[in-house]
Amino acid sequence: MGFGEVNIPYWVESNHELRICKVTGLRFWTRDHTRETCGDTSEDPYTFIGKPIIGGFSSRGKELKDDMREVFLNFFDSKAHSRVDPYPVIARWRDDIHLTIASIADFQPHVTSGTVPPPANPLAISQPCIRLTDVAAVGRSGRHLSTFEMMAHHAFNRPKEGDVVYWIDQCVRFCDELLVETLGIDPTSITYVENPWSGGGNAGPALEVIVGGLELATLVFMNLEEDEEGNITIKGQRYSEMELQIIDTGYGLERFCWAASGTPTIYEAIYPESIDWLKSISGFDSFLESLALEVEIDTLLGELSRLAGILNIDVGTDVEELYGKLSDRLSHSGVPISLEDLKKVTEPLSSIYAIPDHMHAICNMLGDGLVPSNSKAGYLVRMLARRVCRMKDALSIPASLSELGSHHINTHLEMKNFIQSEDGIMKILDLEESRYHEMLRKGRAAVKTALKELPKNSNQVQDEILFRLSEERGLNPEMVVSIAKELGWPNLSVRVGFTADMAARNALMTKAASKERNDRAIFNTEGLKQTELDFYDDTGAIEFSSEVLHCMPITREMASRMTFSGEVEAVPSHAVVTDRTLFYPEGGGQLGDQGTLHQDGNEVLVLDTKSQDGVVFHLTNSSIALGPVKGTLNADRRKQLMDHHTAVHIVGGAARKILGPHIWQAGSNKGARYARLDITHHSRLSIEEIGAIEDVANNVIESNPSIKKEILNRAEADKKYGFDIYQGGPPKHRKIRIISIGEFDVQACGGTHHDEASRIGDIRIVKSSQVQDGVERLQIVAGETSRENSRRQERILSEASEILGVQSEDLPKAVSRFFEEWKSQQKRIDSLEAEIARLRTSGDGNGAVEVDGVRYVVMEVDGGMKQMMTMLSQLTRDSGMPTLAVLGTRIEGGKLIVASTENSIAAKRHNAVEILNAISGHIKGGGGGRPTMAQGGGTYGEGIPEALKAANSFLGL
RNA sequence: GGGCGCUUAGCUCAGCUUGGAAGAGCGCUUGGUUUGCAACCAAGCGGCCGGGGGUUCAAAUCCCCCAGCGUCCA
Repeated sequence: MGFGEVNIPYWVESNHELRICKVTGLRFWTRDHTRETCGDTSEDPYTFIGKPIIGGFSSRGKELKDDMREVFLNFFDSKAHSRVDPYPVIARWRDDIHLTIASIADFQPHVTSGTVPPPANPLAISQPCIRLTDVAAVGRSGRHLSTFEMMAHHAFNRPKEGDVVYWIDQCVRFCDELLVETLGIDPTSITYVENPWSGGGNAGPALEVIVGGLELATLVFMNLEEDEEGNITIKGQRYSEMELQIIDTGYGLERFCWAASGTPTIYEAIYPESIDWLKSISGFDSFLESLALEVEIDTLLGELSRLAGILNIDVGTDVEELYGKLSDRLSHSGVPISLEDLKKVTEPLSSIYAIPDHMHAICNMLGDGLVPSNSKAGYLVRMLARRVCRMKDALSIPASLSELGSHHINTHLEMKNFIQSEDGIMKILDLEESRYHEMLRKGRAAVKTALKELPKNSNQVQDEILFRLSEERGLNPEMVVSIAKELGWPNLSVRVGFTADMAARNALMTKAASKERNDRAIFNTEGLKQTELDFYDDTGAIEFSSEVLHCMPITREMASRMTFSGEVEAVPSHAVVTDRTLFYPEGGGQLGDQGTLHQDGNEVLVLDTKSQDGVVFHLTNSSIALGPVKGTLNADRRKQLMDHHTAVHIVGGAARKILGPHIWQAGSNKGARYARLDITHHSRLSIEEIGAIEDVANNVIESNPSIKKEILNRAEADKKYGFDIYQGGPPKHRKIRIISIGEFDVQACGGTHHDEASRIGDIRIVKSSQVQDGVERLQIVAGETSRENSRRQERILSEASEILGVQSEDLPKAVSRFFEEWKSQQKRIDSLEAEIARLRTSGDGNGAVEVDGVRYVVMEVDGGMKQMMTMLSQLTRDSGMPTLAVLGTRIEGGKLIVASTENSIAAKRHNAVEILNAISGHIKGGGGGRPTMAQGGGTYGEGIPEALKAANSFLGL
């Protein structure tokens, strides 16, 4: 039997027959013994438009989704599956993806790798998912969604241990029973297509479940993993059977709803109220009437949806090209419509369809507490928000982004599933919309500048200009063209194929960037025993006895791959591994401990501590012998690190209390001098907000809650505390250490913490800065560093006020007075110098000589460059008196200027650059400029008289 | 995480490619003209060209670092 072939008893029992698809060549199972195609090919049009293949559902929209979801989950309730609540759409428990893209993503990698047991087995779930790879097709294809719910039943089997819940045969029986018995689908219309799945290091057989031309579900049987020694070979890659074999299914809730309603597009099945509303406020229906089309709009849409489903719409797809194809196909199918009219109808319509979909994704993401940003997941929600803004502007929809959001939440969502408040979501949407408009406003100026050189009658722009405007200003080519039309380039259009080229260019850049990464291990830990970590038991202990097991030199190459914080004073020479240790290795943002290791007669400094694969490496300044050793921590430093670490937890909790539930830790760093906490927030923090956070934090310390540390396994921890505990990043171990500061804050954390909050003393937030859009960095000092910080501030103030001779309260006033005075005196000096220049250059005292109608002025002046310039303009700006001036000053190594009156005989007769070059040698310098104005300087100011003499003789005076 | 861009007058922005006298529009002040809703004419005021270093005789302009802001991709 070949890989991916599914031969199960159920096929025979239920009268399924194996056939080969004449289009795709794939194997498929069907009860229809005349069927020739597998169901999902260009020859399989949708059969359910206008005549639903799932009966008994009269509702639409949210109600239909709720009903359909309940039918699915009820069915699996009855089949002994446990219902599991959906996970957030932001995949915070993973560091490889930002968004939850499938139900199985909830269990990756911890459950699927076998380290953590599943929350239930078997289980059923309906998981909201977001996928943005096909976002360009949403609204156009009739079936693409950026956000959907994946209904699923999962089972986790360990066949080698005799622990099997169910496998392929039972899985297919469940699926078939659900479709035929529960949903009443005609059994002969169902096909099960064998299309084995492989990717991400795993593989297994899979069945696509297709009804009426629509893929309703996929059943994946993941049982193989990549293994060089494996005995199964697929496409040249060797695989072996996995310990844990997983039933991974996916049933598209929205597709079931579509099949049950038979609407022309999937959007009308799930967002009917929004579509009606948008059509009405954008005036779409009256616009449609004004077109006076010959075809029925629903017929057109059904046909369009049928065709669009077959055409492949990708990210880089060119809209123009697509329209051409569509128009052709439509006339073949007996729906004649001009390309022009087709565009006029589908362009606004595709936006009306896409807006509710995008709003659904946006609200779900924001509801999960995501903050829009210019990177990571925050960028994805911003991108969607901007797409909506663009579409709604194009449609002239008279509603704000937040109004769209409010309508969507009321119609399609339930706030109870959200962390973020409705007010919070509205505020963020308003902010995003104003940022979008700001971008557009700035974009206008950018377009104007970029197109300055382009003739007004051009119809094309250079690709490079469009690339740059898109990347630097966020203006996509269509926006550039529409702005350009307003600014006076009426014929401009985007080159056909440009969009595809841009996508290809981005793909290339991404590929190049992804090649760079390689996080190789630094130490060779093979054969090394994991170190006993004693620092958790008694956080006050500072001395310990142990045994040196290894001492290895740190090569230059190893050192270059390690990163040391600024608190590590020298590059360590040796790495020492002991049996057990009190030294905390750098991790979770907390820097490594420092201290000493001593044996009789020998003491070495521990400059830093790091760990790898559970082995702790004390990085020392010299070698140490194997055998017994005593270690002593730098206790002050450790106390400070603990102050800072506990303080960071408290400040994080305080920020969430003051600013809202979207506050999430985006990173942190705890050193001995200060700590940093990066939090997600949509706006810059005001002084008042920082003060309020600081107050809450200090009140917590004052109330002195005890700090509880407990070890839970992953499933327990998830269940008891939810995902909010993973502030420090996705958990990597089976066991989770939980730090609870009273009732105030709970986090998973491996750092060292006080047992009582009051040990910290006090907390000050000394600085806030923006790390990236949507992420604020708080610089925190606690305990001793807090006091030190105050002392330093006071010292700076007193030094500054001493210099000015004022009280420190009066500093701002005094400084601004001094600054104002300095400015006005600068002005006064400038005008006095100008006056001097006027005096020197007027009258006869300037040694001017007139030859053949040209006045020659060659003289040395006392001022600087600026003053010379002023004199020069006095001398050469008067076109009634053609002048050639050569001025020199001895300051700054000597400066020379040669200039003539523009457009005069003086300019015709002499070249300023030539004269300058002839004389600048006398001050050991050079220079240059234009024929009427040259300046230069040198390093020998005393040569100025010689240089001017040379000028006189050069000019023959 | 990887790029790219911007920061110049109170505001909105040119100038930077190729170094050589700091610019425009709006606003403001004054004067003139005018009984009209973003009026007109003239003159004037207003600049550490984000900060720090470097290259150069000379830097808003070229190079490096820092800060603030924006934007694209994953």
